[in-house]
Amino acid sequence: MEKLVAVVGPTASGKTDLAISLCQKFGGEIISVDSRQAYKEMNIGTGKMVTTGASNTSAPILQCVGAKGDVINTYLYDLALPSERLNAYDYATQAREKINEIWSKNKIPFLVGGTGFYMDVILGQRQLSGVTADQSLRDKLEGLSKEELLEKLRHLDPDKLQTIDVKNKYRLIRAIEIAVSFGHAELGSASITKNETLKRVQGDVLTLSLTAGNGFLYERADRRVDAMIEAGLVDEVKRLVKSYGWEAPGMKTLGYREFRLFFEGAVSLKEAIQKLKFNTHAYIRRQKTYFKKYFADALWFDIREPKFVEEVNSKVELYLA
RNA sequence: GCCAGGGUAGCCAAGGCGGUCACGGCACGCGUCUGAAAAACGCGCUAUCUCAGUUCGAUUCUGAGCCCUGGCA
Repeated sequence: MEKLVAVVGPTASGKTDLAISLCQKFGGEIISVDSRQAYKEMNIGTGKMVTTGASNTSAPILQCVGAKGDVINTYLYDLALPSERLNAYDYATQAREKINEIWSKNKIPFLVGGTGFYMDVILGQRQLSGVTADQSLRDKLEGLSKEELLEKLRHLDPDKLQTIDVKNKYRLIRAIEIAVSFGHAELGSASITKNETLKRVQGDVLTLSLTAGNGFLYERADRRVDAMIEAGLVDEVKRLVKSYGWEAPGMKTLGYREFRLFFEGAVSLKEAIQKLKFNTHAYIRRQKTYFKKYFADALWFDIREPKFVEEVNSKVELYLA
């Protein structure tokens, strides 16, 4: 059976560095599982650690560069423009292709990233409904109040009301979208189609989950934000706003949206940076919650443990033997 | 030193003609998640500067003290 290693963990837990050294050691290549690094031109704020490697083919190969200068082929960066919308299904489909490609080269795919939902879908731990997004329907529903959406859903799929988060507009809209696609609807949007759902990956999966105390992670994340500023994040944001505007899907990203008020003159740069740090903390918390629940079976490591890298190495070695 | 304003949770902050109180926001903590996921959403969070007075009852009224912020010297 083919083997695959997944590395998850919150922002600033050191996933990429760890993955690079593991790939170096065990002959792996990285598949990024990160909904934001998938955006072109968003480099500093999403923390891509890349260079463009030499390639004989037309498409350049992206490579992650580790602390020790190791360079590892990396896939699924730069999939879309900031103006485009990503979705878990398409992402997972492409990831599956890359997994197969890497296997066919007799290498080990390392899925690394902090977007837990995408990781779940790629691994097939979570089944999607098979109903594609219908942007025009969404736009239409967006204009309705939560109460009106609830009322619609009550008509279309009364059972769903039991389990849905009724205060969450996005969820309400999606539930209606699914119900509509199953045919019971005068809303009837013909554009909705269905896809296969992704089954569990055909392979043996080792999942490593990195963690640490909140305070420890916050400090590391804060330092990373400072480094991003140092590296020219503000200019990157300025450039992107000019090309795509604040409403572009990509610009909703942590590390970009926080600068809107600054550019509009409402807050100082210092305040914007502090806000970004706080939002990053909140994001770290959410990620930890997600991984705790949906990756409970993973091999967990506290990155503060002095021997954590050794332990990871021996676990992976054992697994690949 | 004088004048004015003010001290409400870790921070910012609303209010109350005295009723056993206490709006918000941020931070922080916890959680939800089935094609928007760095998104979206939910829950939680030990507060009225000190002392005295008036009163059945003070966070609110009175006095003193301490501290802070402006302005004048």
